[in-house]
Amino acid sequence: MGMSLSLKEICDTLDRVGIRPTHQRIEIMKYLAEHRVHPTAEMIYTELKEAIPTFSKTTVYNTLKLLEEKGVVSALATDEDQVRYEANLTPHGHFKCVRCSALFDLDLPAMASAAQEIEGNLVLEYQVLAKGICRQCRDGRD
Amino acid sequence: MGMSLSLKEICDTLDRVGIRPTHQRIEIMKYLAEHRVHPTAEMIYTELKEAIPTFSKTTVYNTLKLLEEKGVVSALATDEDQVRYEANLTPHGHFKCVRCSALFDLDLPAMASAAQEIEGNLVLEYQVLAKGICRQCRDGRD
DNA sequence: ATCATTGCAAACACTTTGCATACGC
DNA sequence: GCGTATGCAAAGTGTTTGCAATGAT
Repeated sequence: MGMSLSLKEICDTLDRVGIRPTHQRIEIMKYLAEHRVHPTAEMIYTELKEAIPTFSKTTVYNTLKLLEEKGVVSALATDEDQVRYEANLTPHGHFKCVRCSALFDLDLPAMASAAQEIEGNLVLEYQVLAKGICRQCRDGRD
Repeated sequence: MGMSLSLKEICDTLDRVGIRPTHQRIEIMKYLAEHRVHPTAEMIYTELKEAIPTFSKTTVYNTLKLLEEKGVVSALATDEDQVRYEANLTPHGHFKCVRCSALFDLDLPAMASAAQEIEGNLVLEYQVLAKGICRQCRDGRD
């Protein structure tokens, strides 16, 4: 599930933005690269806690915040109460299934070339969230 | 600022969805109609507290939740920690200024006719959030 | 030895809930 | 009077912060 990133690629990415590639940070990056479901901090914590027994939620929050500040991951606000994170930084949209709650990426080719200016305002970034019924739910196996 | 809605229109709206038009509820609706800055619960509370001394935050939250369930207002998730609300239910996008934090509506005519289906998923609703520098901030008076 | 990272515990901020009072039909 | 709305206080939840222990160079 998801495209995996080599350890070297992850370390390079962290090095590039001046973040020391510690064990915890690498594991969080790896998790984000491999699990493209836009996990919450909680999900990351629960999953990695098994592999790293001393792992703490504080570290998850600290690290995600740091990675976001450095522009290596991006935070995604949804209508849920928890923030979701992703390491996919190519321009894309999101689809949220209102039935099964799945949240996945959408190619939005139109968006990449979307207006840089709209009504006189300078656009730096677009966030597109489509909500509806995903293919799986639609195809009956409710 | 904002288009105002007559008391009658507000009562009609509430009646239509089966919500009893109490004083507090009417004031909240009126505030949303008149202040199209997508206020938070806190903002609504602070403003109306002056006019209604016994006004409570619980009522704000209860009412907004009720209004949202009935489809009379919509909640808008942003990257801030507070939820923002609006009574403008016509399809539109949002612009968030990263400099002055203003959040305002955008006409997105393209969006109204946007795909009803994308990659096999049934789209019920689009949320578009453009982030950047708004016209005012751009025009120098930082 | 020094500086950064980790992680526990406590604090925080926003929102929800339990329940008693007050209101409207 | 009876059912709903209100609002206080307390609880809940996601996240941040203070700080001591640990780890890396």
